Amino acid sequence: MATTLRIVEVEKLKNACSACSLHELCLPAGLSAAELQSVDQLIDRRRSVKRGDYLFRSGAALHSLYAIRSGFIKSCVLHEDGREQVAGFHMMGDLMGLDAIGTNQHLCDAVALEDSEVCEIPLKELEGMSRNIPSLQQHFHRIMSQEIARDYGVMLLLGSMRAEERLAAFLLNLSQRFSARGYSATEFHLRMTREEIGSYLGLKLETVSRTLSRFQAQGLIAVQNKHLRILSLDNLRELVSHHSCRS
Amino acid sequence: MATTLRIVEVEKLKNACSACSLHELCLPAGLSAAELQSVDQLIDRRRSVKRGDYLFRSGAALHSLYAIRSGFIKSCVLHEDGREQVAGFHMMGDLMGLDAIGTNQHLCDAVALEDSEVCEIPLKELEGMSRNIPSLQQHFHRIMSQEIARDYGVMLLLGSMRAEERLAAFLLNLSQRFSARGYSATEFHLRMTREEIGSYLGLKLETVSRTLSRFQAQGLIAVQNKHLRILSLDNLRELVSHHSCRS
DNA sequence: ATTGAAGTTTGACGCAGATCAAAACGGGGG
DNA sequence: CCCCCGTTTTGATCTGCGTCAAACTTCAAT
Repeated sequence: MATTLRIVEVEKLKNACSACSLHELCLPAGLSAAELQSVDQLIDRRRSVKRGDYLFRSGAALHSLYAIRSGFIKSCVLHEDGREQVAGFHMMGDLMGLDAIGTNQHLCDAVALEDSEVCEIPLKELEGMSRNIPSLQQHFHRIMSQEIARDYGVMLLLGSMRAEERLAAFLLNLSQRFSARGYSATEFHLRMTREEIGSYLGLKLETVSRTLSRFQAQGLIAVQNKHLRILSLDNLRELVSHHSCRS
Repeated sequence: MATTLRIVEVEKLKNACSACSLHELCLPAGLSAAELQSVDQLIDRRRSVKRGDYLFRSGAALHSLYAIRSGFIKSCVLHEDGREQVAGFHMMGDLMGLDAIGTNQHLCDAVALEDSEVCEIPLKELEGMSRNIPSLQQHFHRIMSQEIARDYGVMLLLGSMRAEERLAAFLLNLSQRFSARGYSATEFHLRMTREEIGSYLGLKLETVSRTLSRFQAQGLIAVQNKHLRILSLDNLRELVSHHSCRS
C-alpha cells in the first residue's frame, strides 16, 4: 500500500517541471519556484513515442500540447493530394501542437525521428492556470509568437534563398539550437534523412546531398552519413547572408 | 463645454468594438455583449495610415497589436543583407504584430498598400483583460494559432508548389477572404503590385505576369491591371490540388 | 495637357535545381 | 556474420523559372 503510494509520488516527481532540467528552456521558463510547483500539476502524464511512431496525426482532435522532454520529432503538413512537407524539426524544450488551437484539430502529423519522451499539457488547464499566473501567460504568448517568428524565417528561406544558402541556414539553425541546449555547436547527429531535410528546405534529396558534398569539398563541414561536424561557422554564416543572387 | 464632452464620447463610441461591423471577425469574436463593452476599453485609439506609410518597422519596440479596421497592409520580413520578402497581406479584421510578442520587437515592416485605419490594442492590457474574460483569452489564442496555421500553408506553397499552383492558391485565398468579409468572391481589386505578389509567392514579377496572362488565355480569370475577375473558381481549385508534378 | 517614373507585358536565352538512373554504402534483423 | 533494404552519392540530361531587354500602359506631379 505505502509502496504503491510511494511509486505514484516518485512518478509525479519525475514528471515535475520543477525537477526537469529543461525548465529554463521550456514552458515554465522564468517562473518563480512557487509558480513552478503549480505548473507541475499541469503535466498530467508523460508519454513516450518510439522512432517512427506518431505523436499525433493531422485531423485528430486537440487535447493537449506536447513539450518535448527528449528525442527528436518532425512535423509534416499535408496537402490534400498527398504531397507532404516537413514544417519543422523539434527537439527537447520545444512545444508542439500550437497550430491546432485555432481549429481544435491538428493540422500536421508529428512523427518521432528517434525514441522520444513528451509531457502532455492539457490546453484547457494551461489556459486556466495562465489566468492566475501572469508570467506563465506571458511566456506562453511568447512561445506562440516565437513560433510565428520562426515560420517567418522559414518563409524567407523558402522564398528567397538559393539551395546553398538554405542548407547553410539550416545547419546554423541546428547548431544554434543544440548549443542552446548545452550540446556542441559544431558536432552533432542529423536525425533526419536527406529527403526530410530536402522537404523542409523545398529541395530534392539529391540537391541536399550534392550541396553537402560541395560544402565538404570546400572545407566548411565534414559529413559522414548522419554525423556532421562544422569546420567553419563563420564561412557558413557568410554564405547565408552575403551570397549574391536572387535579389 | 458640454459640446466638447459630447465629441469625446462620440469619438469613443466610434472606436468602440461594440459599434464596429467587424466585431464578429476581429479580436472580440464570440464575446457576449457585456464582454464586448469591456473590450471597448482596450482600444485606446484608432490610427490612420496613408498609402505607402509604415504602420511599424522591423526592430521597433512592440507597444500594441493592431487590428485592421479598413484598408490593406503588407508585412515584409527583411534579411540582413537587404533582401526582403512579403510575409503576408492583411485586411480588415486581421490582427497584426503577433510576431513581436516573443522579443518585444517587431520582426517585420508593416506598410499600407492603401489608406488604412487600425485600432491600437496595448498588449499588456489585452493580456490583463484576457485573464478575466476566458472567452477573450481563448479567442486570442485561436488567432495566434491561426496565424501559425496560415504560415504552415505558405510554407507548403513555397516548398512544394509550382508557379501556376502558387498563383492559383493565392487568388483563391484572396477570394475566400474577401468573401468572408462580405465582398465578391470572384471580382476584386489587387492592391499589391506584381512584384509584391511575386515576393510573397517566391516568384519573380515576370513569372507572375506571365502566369496571370496564361490563366486569362485559358479562360480562368479576366485581369486588367489590378482589376481581377475569377471566371472559374472550380478550375482554379483543380489547378491547386491536382496538378501532377513535384512529388 | 505634358512628362516622367513606376508598373506591366512579352520575348529570347541561360542556368539552378529537378529528374532519371545506377552504383555504393550502412545498419538492423535473421 | 551475412543479407537485404533503405539511404546516400554521383553522373547525365532536362526544364521551369530566372534573367536581361525592350516596348507599352498607367498614373501622379507639374
